[in-house]
Amino acid sequence: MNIKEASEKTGVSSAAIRYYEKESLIPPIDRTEVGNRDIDARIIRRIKFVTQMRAAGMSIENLRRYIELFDAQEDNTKEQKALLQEQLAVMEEKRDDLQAAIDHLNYKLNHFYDHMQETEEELRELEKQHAAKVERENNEAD
Amino acid sequence: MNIKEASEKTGVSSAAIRYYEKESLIPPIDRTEVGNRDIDARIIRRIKFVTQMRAAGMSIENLRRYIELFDAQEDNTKEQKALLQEQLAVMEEKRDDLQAAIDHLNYKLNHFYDHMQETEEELRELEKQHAAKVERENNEAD
DNA sequence: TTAAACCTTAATGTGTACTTCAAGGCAAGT
DNA sequence: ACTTGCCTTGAAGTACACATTAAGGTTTAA
Repeated sequence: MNIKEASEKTGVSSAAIRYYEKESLIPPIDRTEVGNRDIDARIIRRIKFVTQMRAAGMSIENLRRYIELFDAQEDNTKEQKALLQEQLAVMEEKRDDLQAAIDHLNYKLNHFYDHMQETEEELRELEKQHAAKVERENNEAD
Repeated sequence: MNIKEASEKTGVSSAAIRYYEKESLIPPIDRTEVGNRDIDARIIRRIKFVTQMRAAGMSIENLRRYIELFDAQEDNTKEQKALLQEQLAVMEEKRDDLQAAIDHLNYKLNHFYDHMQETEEELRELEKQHAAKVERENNEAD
């Protein structure tokens, strides 16, 4: 499969695929006799994984560190698990931040009748959310 | 309250607060006689709102459009509701993308024993997730 | 009165994650 | 022979969201 087909299959631009290879987010890609990239299912999977993590807000640099560790020959099981769990925690916090913002907008939508954007209700709601977050963080710290 | 105190109270840098004012994400801030910003609770609330939406991945430009519409005198109720709902949809999709990535990493963590990063199981898992997403999108289109 | 610690604006710099451009090669069709 | 359409690399350009710097003003405290 050439790079254009791979691009169509993954929804990632050809330039971005080259960029990912250069940045070692995906392994070195095999070449044909004339030097063109020949992309197989394994590379496609890796591109899709990169896409999914990028969509989740993981930076290129963190993604590279992450992948480097996983691709290394040595048995890094412990560090790998720790890294996975760290990344999971980051993503769960992001998800919760998103959910808080969603809740906020839903609150606005449900209290639309009173031209609400700076009402006391909203203030209390925001502070309630903040207090809840602080409490969650305190619980985590235990 | 001067800009430094506001910065400490919100966790947003002074430069960022000035930037937000310039970009009309927050209303024009009152000045003291000598021209320094004098920030009150209302502005603090607006800064916190901006922070929350930024954390949820909303761009400055969309946030400005959004806020402009809400601050306008005319009764834009319909457009405002539509805008709110649109933004909610975007954020819910983001949240779901994040959840998918979380699921993926959890899957990795749970199947750690077999050096899993490119197994057939993982491939099937990714495709399952993709199929589920496609189905969700089809349902939305109804 | 001089330094410290705030503040102002305007301009310029920075990091990220690509995209686009320039210059060229290869292979097929007309 | 030439256009079309793919590919290559390296360099330069772009958009976003600020951060930093420059040049200056005010207030307080030694």
